[in-house]
Amino acid sequence: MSSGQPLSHPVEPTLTIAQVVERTGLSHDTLRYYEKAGLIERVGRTTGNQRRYRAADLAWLEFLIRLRETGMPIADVRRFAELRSRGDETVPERLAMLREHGAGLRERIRALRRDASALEDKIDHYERLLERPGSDDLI
Amino acid sequence: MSSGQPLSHPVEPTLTIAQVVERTGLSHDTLRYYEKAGLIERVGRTTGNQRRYRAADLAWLEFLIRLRETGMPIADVRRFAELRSRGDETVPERLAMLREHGAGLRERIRALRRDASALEDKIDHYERLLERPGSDDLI
DNA sequence: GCTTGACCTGGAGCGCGCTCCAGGTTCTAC
DNA sequence: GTAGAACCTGGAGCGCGCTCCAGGTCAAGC
Repeated sequence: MSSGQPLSHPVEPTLTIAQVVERTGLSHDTLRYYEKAGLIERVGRTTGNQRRYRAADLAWLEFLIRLRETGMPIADVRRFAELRSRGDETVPERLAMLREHGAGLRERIRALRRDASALEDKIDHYERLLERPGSDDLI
Repeated sequence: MSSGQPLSHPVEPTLTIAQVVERTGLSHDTLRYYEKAGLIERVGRTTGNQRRYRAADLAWLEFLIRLRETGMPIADVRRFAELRSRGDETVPERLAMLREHGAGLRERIRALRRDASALEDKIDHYERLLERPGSDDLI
């Protein structure tokens, strides 16, 4: 129920896919899809070919989820993952990607806040309309 | 090039679809799609069956765009549009929709800000890695 | 009157990001 | 050793939100 076959000689605790599903909120299918799509390196297997996720896999997964949740497209995440797997000489390029993504994200947040306050105004408008109806019905 | 045939007796200025494209940033196809999909009531036509958008159409379009940009699905926008077309007795329901949408939006903004600052941390990490390389490579 | 560009319609197609399926293997508990 | 749950694979399917296309009609300038 807990760890399964170790993959390397000094026993490192690993997680089954079900446990990763539980921890990340991703589905089995999404996890397999991410692997197939190259967002995750091929994760280690037991002798019976079942996935065993290591702590490093989890850490990357969690970062990847953040990238996705902030709107980075699959293709870009894959690019980032490829850079990562090529080692330290790709750090500058990865940094550039993150900076660009961060800038876009901050911009989106600003836009959302503007929209949110416009929405509040509309809500206020509706509330006034409810209190004294029939006054105007612009929207 | 400017206004086209009026639709009602006291001449109200109207916009061609090209002018609406320019003002809203939506494409011709998207505008027609929104109409087909019921997000916009059938807009007035010239005798030659060409669309002419009135100020009220524009105002609704701009609000609709805000709803879409803040992530409201097409189906919900259609629902809202239907309520709108049923008149003032649907104001409470519309208000409820907007309040719920606003709450979700604020929650999303909060999450994005958390993610954005986690992203900054990761960027800092990469910057340190660039300054004194080889120290660690967790992500 | 003719040309050219803007506009119309219905319907097919597409990119994204999963999600589901069939058919098989493996693991766990008894 | 066996039942049942968990896992595997390749590939098809799907929901969303457009976007494109074919085959026309309409409008404005010369």
